[in-house]
Order: sequence, then C-alpha cells, then structure tokens
Amino acid sequence: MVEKSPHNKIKNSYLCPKFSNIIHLQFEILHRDSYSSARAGLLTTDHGLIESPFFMPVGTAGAVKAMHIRELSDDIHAQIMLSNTYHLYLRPGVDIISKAGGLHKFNGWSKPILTDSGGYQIYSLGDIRKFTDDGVIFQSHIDGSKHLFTPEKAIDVQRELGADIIMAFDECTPYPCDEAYARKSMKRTHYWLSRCVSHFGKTECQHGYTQSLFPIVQGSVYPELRVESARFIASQGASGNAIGGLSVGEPAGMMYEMTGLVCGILPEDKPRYLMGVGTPANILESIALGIDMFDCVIPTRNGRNGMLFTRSGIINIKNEKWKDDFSPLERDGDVFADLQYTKAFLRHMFISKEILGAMIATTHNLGFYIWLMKEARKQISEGTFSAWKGRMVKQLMQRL
RNA sequence: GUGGUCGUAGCUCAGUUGGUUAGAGCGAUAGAUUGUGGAUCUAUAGGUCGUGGGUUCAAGCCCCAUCUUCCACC
Repeated sequence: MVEKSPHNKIKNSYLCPKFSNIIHLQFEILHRDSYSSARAGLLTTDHGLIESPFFMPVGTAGAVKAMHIRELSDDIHAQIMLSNTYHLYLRPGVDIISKAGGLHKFNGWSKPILTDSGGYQIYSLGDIRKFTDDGVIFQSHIDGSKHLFTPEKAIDVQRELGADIIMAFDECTPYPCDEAYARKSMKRTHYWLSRCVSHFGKTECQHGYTQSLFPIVQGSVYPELRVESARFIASQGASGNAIGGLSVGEPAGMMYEMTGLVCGILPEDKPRYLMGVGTPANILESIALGIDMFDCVIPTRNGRNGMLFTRSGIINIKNEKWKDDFSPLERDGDVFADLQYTKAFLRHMFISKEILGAMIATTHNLGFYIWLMKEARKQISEGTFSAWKGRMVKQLMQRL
C-alpha cells in the first residue's frame, strides 16, 4: 500500500514546457553567501525535505556498505541516499524490486533516494562495452552476459526502481580526452538526453509518487564545450541539473574552473549536483561555486580501507603510530562511533580485518561528511561561510 | 645407538653441473583511491643461507665435525 503523497498538493509547483504533466520537486533558496556563490536551501520530495547543500551517501546495491539504515537515518542523519541503476538492474533485477513495491520498500529506507543512471558504471567497465547509435552494449561484470542499455531503458528501469530523483543516461567522458572526442561524446549525451526527456514524459513512476529527472552537463575540460553543454542542459527546464565528467583524474584547479563556468549558466533557482565529488576540500570549494548536491565513494570506500576524515585532518588508522592512542576518534563528534571507540581499538580492528572496523570507519566518515554539510549550511545562513571555508580547507586536508 | 632426512626473510618455500649485489608469496611498514570491487595497485624495510672448520680464483650448493627437524630400524 503506497501512501498518497502530501506533496502532490503543493500549490506553487509549476509545469515546465518540456516536462509537461510532471510535478517537480521544489527548491527554495533560504540564504545566500555574500562573498561567494554558495547558497543554502530546501528541497522537497515525496519522501521528505532535504536541507541543502547536502551529501548523499553512496549505496550502490541498495545499501550503504557496512551500515544499517537505522544508523544512516538516526545516528548520522543522512537526508537522502544514492543507489545505482546498473547494479540493481543486474542484481537482484528490476522485476524483484518492482515486485517489492520499489526500492524504498525493498531496502526499508523511507527518505529520499537518487539513482544514478548507469552511465558512469558503463564508462568504468572499460573494454567490455561498445557504443552504438542506440545506446551501449555492455557485458555484466557479474556473469559476462550481454545487455543493451539505451536512454529509454535507463528511464524504464529507474521508473521501476522508483527513486525520487533519477539521472539521465549519459556518457561520462574519460580524461584525458582530445577535444574532438569530447565534442562527439557531449553530442551523444545531448542526443541521449533528448530521448530520456521524451521517454520520461511518456512514462510515470510505478509506485505512487513523483520522480524528477536530472540532465547532466558534459564537455570534459574544454570551456567552450562546457558552456555549450550547460546551455543545452539549462534549456531543458529540468527541476535540477547535474555536472558530470569531472573528478575523473583532471587537476583540481581544472575541476573548479569547469564547475564555476557551468554554475554561471545553469539556472540559479534549481539545485545543482556535482557528480562524484569529492574530498572535504573539493566539496567546500564547490559549494562556494554554487553547488548544492554531492555524492562520493571516498568517505565509505576509503573508510573501509582505513582512511578517516576528522575535524582536525586525515588519519590513516592502519598506521603504527595509532597503536596505543586511546583517544576517541573524534573528540567533539556527535556520532556514536566517534566517542565510543578509540583510535587504538579501531586500528586493531583493521589490522585484524574485523568487519567492525569497516562499520566504525564508515559510520564515522559519513557522520563527518554530513556534519560538514550541516556546518556549511549554518555558516552560509550566518554570513560567515567564506572565511570559515578558508580555514577548514587547510585544516581538513592535513595529514595527522 | 645405527642409517637416512631437514635447516635460506617474521611465516611458507624457490634457488640450474659451484659463477654478478641470494629471490617469491604471505605478513610488516608506508603511499594511492572522487556518479563503489570490503577490491586493487605501488613502494620500502627485513637474511652471518643452523653453527664451526675445510676445498676452490669463487660456496646457499662440494667435504668434515657439530647442533636441530622428521622418519625407519635396534
């Protein structure tokens, strides 16, 4: 039994010409920073409100690895999680999740979900994929079986999964990449986007609530391509826009340059999502450029490998120097694991390859990232963001 | 006691008819990791080749003694 969404009744929801008959998620900007393009706002979905800017923990296969949804929700206060179309499509299969009543019902997470379309995964498959005019033929990394993914297919699958925000099917342009290929790749992403938008308009969510489709800017590291792509994406009138193809190996300065350029073109009154970014410093710098949404595997994947992000800097908990450090992971932390466990104990867990080590580090890191976003929102609302950011970037990235 | 066998890095082991500075895997110590492989990759440290003699231009390798491991037989 799917609950009737209260947000279907929102009065000032508006219809966009290209997204006719779709009720959008709302975005309201509450505060703006005077010294940068940072802003703090509120996003409304059928599964609840999200304060921005925010970070989305990555739950590839429908779960954030090494975490219960209770911790994700009640301990670290995640507002939304990200999941992956490609992985869920291959396993357990869309039919199973649809039969469960959608991804929210399947994994028990009742807050908002965003699904990535699978474009990035197919990009990272490397040799076992082939582009055609229609889409991409790729081989499953699980059993080698062949699959054809098209823009229409990506939309259909995401309709069945039922995430609140779904992503257009794009090609994540590799780096480095010459301008000719970057242009061809961008054009392909634009062509696919048109098909995604068209198909999105003809279909609806299978599980009784609304979904929003975000298009993705490409263009590699070429300013003129980024500008062209951002204009095309902006012209679609979507309720939120994403920037892809960054943080794929290019220097950080280039990433900021492209992000700033694109943010200046994408609509000011819609949320902007910088895909796959990044380190705490990357995120703070990008907030200053006007980004509202982030996702990244760093806090979870690197956490599982022993890298801890703390308010005073970065720790490799496997280093010998922590073996007899009985101080808590984060003295001023507000996550259970921060005060409950010492550095020496966590090191012991990692050295012993205990599963608990991955659990503690994941909880801690995500707690830290989400605290960082909350603090950023507070600093923006109080008008102190830029000075605070300057101090934090240095402090957070130093090695302890 | 007799005969055979084993001994090389923290661990498990390679090491050619004697020939450059004795290697590997694991472990250890560090580093990488950006729309997820609990994955992977990279680097570094670590050896009186059981011990003591001998042969030889040259010995982990051949010879002698001795200690040690395991096996068989009295």
